[in-house]
Amino acid sequence: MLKPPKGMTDYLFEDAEKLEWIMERIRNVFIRFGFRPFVTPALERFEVLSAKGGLGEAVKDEIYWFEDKSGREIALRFDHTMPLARIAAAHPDLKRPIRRYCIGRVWRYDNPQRMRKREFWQADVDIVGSESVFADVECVGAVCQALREIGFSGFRVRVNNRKLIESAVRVFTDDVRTVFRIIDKLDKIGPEKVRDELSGVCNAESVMRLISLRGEPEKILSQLKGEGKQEILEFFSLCRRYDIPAVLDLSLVRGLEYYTSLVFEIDAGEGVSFGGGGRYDSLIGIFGRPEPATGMSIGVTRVFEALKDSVERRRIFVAVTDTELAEKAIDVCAKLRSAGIPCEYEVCGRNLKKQMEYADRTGACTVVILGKKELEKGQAVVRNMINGKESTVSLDDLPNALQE
RNA sequence: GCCGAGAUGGUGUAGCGGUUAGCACAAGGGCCUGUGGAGCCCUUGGCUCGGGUUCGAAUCCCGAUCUCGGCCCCA
Repeated sequence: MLKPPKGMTDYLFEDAEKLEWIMERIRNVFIRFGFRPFVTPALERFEVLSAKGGLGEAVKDEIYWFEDKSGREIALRFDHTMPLARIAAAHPDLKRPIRRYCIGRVWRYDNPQRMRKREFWQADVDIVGSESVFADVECVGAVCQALREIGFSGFRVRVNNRKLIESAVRVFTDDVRTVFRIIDKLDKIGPEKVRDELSGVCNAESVMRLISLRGEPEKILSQLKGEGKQEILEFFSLCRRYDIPAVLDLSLVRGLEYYTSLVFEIDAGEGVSFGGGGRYDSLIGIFGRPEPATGMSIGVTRVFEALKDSVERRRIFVAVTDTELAEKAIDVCAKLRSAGIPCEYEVCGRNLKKQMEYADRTGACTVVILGKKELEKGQAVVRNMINGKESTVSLDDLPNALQE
């Protein structure tokens, strides 16, 4: 009754502050990379969402959808890429390339489990209208920089090209889809089980040898035939300029129908992915004139789970020694607020001891105490709640004294 | 959609057929009408929900819901 719906979470105070801090950081980096925001509806027409990858009615099992009161089929967006594709097709007037970011909630009707919720946040960057690898590396570079500024450094960007792996696998079997689905599980179930499953479909040893190639891209690619090698090499040559920790990984597949060329995944270690993306040159054509596009997305909720420490907030509590001074506290708060300092005062009329306890429990770093004696001299007591030290400061200097 | 393990105040737990359902922390108040994180005292608040077995169910059985893990799927 009092719980949120299945697979959804309330984020209170510290958690919400952490979540918002993460999104602020990401947004800040995206803006610095010259991306601009789209804000799109949480709801889309079902036909728009089902168009993706030709999944059709099957996506109904995996997303939230319903009929509205007029019998229209409506669904909650499950990523930010479909709305982008819709908009790109609807607005041929928008100057290309479209560089847009979008940070917001998405919903999927999955069964919740580890690292998997029904409502979560994604932070996307996309570039529509460029077929160049520069567009891919720009998106990946922005995402890597955002993760670094949140405080992560141990991640790797796994890189593959669907064209390459597809033509390489096609040598052994026509059933590329099944083979992709199996090798995509490599991280999860390990090489032995992948080999077992592959042996029912094709020459398992050959495919295993293919996907376990590691090392310098030039060396690996020189052993392979097929399309898509050039994009990979160009991508790796540009990575250094962005400080992208890229590794070529032929076992990375990501999605079955959706991506057309380069694909990426942020590998945070221990099988956890912080996000991914790739090139989807055929998607927008479903809605209108075909045009190339690439994008990358951060799973904000997963980043949140991985970030253990909560974020420090500088908050100030203005206490009064006597309820008669409550109105004076409003004036002091107003002064601090206009100086950009987050603060609050006592709105329950409790005594000083209770005010101090409240300030302590809610994590205020400083308490400004307004007492009659000091106010007569235009002063107030400033108490540092971390070390308990107090000093007397004139009201005019208060914003400066609290600025640090 | 499928499989497994769970569910006791806000949180963490004890109880495992008959208890006034215990404890700790948190929350509200007091000892203390100019000082928090210590102490003492008081208060509020609980057996996830529905059925069944039984004289009697938090406890046993069935179902639902939710949580956690796994499968399917992962856009």
